[in-house]
Amino acid sequence: MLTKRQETILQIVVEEFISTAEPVGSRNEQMEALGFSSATIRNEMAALEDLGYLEKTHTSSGRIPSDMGYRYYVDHILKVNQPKQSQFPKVDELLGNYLLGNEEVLKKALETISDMTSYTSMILTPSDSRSLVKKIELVRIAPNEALLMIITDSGHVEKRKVFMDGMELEELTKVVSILNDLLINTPVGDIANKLAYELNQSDLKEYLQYHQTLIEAFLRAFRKFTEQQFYMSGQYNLLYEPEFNDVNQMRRFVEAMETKEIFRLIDTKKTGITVKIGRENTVQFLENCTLISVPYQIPTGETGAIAVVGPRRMNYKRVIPLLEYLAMNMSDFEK
Amino acid sequence: MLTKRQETILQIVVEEFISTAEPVGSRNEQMEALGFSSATIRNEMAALEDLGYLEKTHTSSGRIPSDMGYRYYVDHILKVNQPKQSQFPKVDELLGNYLLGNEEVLKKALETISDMTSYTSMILTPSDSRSLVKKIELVRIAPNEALLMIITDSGHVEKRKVFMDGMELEELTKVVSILNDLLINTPVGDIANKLAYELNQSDLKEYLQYHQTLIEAFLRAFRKFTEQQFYMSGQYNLLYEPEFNDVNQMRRFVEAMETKEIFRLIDTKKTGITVKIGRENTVQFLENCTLISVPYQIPTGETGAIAVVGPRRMNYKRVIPLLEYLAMNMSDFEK
DNA sequence: AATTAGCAATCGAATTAACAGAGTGCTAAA
DNA sequence: TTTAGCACTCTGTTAATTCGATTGCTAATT
Repeated sequence: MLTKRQETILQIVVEEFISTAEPVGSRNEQMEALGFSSATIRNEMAALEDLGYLEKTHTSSGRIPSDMGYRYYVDHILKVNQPKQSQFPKVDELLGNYLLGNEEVLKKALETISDMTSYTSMILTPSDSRSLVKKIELVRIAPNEALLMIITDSGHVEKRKVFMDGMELEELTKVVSILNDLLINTPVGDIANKLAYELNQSDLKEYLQYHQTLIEAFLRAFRKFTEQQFYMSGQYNLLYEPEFNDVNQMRRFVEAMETKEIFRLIDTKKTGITVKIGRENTVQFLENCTLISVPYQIPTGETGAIAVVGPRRMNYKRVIPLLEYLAMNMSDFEK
Repeated sequence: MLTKRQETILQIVVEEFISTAEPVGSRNEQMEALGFSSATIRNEMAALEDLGYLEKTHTSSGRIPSDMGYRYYVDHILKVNQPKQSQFPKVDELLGNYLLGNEEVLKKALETISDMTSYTSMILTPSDSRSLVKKIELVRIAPNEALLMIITDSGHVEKRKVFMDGMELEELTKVVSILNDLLINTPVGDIANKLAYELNQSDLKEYLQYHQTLIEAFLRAFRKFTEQQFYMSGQYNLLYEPEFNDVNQMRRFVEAMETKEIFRLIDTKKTGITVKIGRENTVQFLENCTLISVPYQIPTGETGAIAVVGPRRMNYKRVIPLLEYLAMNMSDFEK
């Protein structure tokens, strides 16, 4: 357990390093302000290093926080004040604005976050698989083509083109009408099973089997509903941080971002805020970064998450409350 | 006008530089293979430099091509063989594959191009404004919400959520039915005008004005059709080229890519292939790059374009035929 | 007239040396 | 327990040196 003084010193090292990106020495201004001599500070810093909270970049450099140091800072020093309502008016404004249609709300929200933090923000949307089918519709769009659409109560629409080689429109319409009767108000996630069942059991069997291609297009469209979407904003804000002053590291990072590898690291189940610092992320391209994520839930019970990636030397004080506030308020609004 | 020998020397400089990224000296292997002494080559190279086709990176370095040198190479040395049918089986396979639904075909095509070239590929889709409205539909998705959808003959669907505060569904349905009668088979691009006209003139005036919010949601959705979409793939392949070995240049480039600035530089009207080399692109972040673009046309007459960005030191011999082939075959397939 | 050999001159890139500056650890005194 | 003092360590920068690649030019050769 750290003494009060050690905590203070750790805090100074972390916060100084966050703001300057330079190792912090025992003669640092904030340290002097504590009222002890630099020698005392030196002793304490050496102790903190032995305990694993601080590191040196070389034998005679100042100290920087280790992953463990940041961890202690986040867990014990940052008193996470319960975010007050309307602490972030920009966010309120954003989430209040339903006019934008949902995908756009999300994108806007991301932009706001990355602007406010100057880090990278991401969202992993909940799967739409618990939404209910509200209508299946077929619209003829050309002499020989029709568009098959599926609409859910969440306002999500998927579509497929269907080519009617030889087949009559009335015929197809009939199939679609059967599908409607069968599937309305079924959760999208259950469709595949329900349909498979019907195709085996019911009187429709003969009839529907006859329309293989249509059914297939249909199922493929359904699969889309269950996919989680992800969006990012300010993807490359991080490149301006001094820890990315190396060409190869930059390449590795950009590459990882482009392949969206990072989304695999976000847990949408674990409730509450998750802070993964440096090597805690297990993947190499994030070893100098911190990933903060917060899950949120939509009325169907499906979960998504918002996340921010920044340098390990991130402004935790600002980012953590912001994310908590967001997650608190996101769950109000349906995807 | 260049002599035959000068052309050959220019060609060697360009192609050597393309493959090694190193300035080419007079003792270069390919040069020696010409059968002249290095002194002769030196004289010719000095002449080519005076004419503006070659440059030195410093007084005693080998030569690299100038923008003008690349230009001459592309215009006069590369004999652009008319691409033969089925020269690129991968592309054939791709464009033949209608199953994927259109947006996905495009994305796949882009991936293929960036894989084949290891540069960045982009597509700017044609506007959908000449497509005809095939149906306007309202689906209730919750007690108090409905989804307004517009479907065109190109298979494009736009949607908006509408909140029915107090309003009855039948009432809305009636409005939608009027809109349908009015607008079916109208090109999306003409909707705004047509509707404005009707709102002023017809008997519907009173009736429709009453439903302001619906009409607005509707018009906003329509505007979406006319927007061109753009997609990119392999955005950051270029970062691995040696010309991007500088952190700041990398940042500038990535930034420019993220803001999609680059799309403003693509002309979808000018027919045939366009090759913009280095400074010909007028924007600074492309001064070391070449942008090649080819427009294509969909049946409605609207035009889009495919483009590739690579280092100025790009493999023109491979990329140009590929793009020409693609554009030739794209116009077959509707957006 | 065209080509070539030969050579001094130029510049970059890599290596080494020298040095100031920032910071530490330790010892001994307060 | 704290502090003053000092030798020591390591970085980063600048300057000097060397090495190699390549050129431009002159004079000789074909």
